[in-house]
Amino acid sequence: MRQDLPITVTHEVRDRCLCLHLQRAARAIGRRFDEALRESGLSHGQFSLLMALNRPDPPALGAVAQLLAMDRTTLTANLKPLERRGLVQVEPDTQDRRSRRLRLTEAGRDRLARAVPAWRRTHDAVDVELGALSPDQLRAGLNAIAFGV
Amino acid sequence: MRQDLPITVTHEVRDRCLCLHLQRAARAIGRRFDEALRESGLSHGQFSLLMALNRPDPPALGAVAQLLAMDRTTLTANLKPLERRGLVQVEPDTQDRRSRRLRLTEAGRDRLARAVPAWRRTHDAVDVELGALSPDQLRAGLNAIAFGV
DNA sequence: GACAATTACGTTGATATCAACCTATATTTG
DNA sequence: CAAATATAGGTTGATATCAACGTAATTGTC
Repeated sequence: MRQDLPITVTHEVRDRCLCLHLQRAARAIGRRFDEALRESGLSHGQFSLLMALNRPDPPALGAVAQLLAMDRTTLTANLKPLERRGLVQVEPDTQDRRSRRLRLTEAGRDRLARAVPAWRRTHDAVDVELGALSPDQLRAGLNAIAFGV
Repeated sequence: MRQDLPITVTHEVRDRCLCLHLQRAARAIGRRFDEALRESGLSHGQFSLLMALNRPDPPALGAVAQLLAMDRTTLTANLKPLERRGLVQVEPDTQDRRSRRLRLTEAGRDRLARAVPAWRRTHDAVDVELGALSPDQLRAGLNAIAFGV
């Protein structure tokens, strides 16, 4: 049987679908940060990933994937270019031989530190543009979606 | 000169970066809708794209890219699988020979209509989970980011 | 009407994303 | 301790994303 599709449903999706609105906003802000970070030679995703590795003890791959709400295999793929450029080093875990530790190299930390001013500048500008819309509330909603409540 | 990177900056990014929070939420909700729509043979992106084409007059490629806040070349790529499966038809514009019109085929409309219940079910569940966080406010913020105010 | 600027779109190359399927190692259970 | 189960991660294949560069058609200017 052929299905009907009222235009009202299309309008409902266009106006209300959180998935659509999220993907759209994610694309737009991603492009914006990519542009701002380009002078530092990092994409927005690489910036976030390297930043997640800036801690005393190198975290395991799975933990980082969870932190970024990202598929493990996506993270594996994302590490490739960063390893090749010497910004990240993947090391075996001596305690658990299944596990892999992700270490931010000195070159990685250096590159990351140099990117911070552009990140801050861009982030401040976005905050101003959002104005009364309260970035805090927005973040709360986004985290609820990313991690479930 | 070697750059320093205080852990406080890392915490600031982790807790406040809207770009990171958006990408993360977009990944999570995308996976969720992908799973719900799988029985319909559509991804969340394909669902949104086909829905954007459900209108009397087939829109031009550029207009759709703008509506989705997506690079034109990304849209071109996304159309390929849908064309191959006969869900979308790309037609030349008789008025402007540079332009291309994107037409939802009957098969496309049919497939889209059959996917709507899963979309609605999932969307309702997400709304409930967000609870007091007000999807309306959330959407307003997302649109501000996607389209600039 | 010629020519410059703009607009609409495509192709290529690099990276990002995930599901499905696989291996190796650790943990639990009997 | 042996077998079953769970965990950590990799590989492959398909799609998604965008910048850089290029082409063709339209519009604006003189």
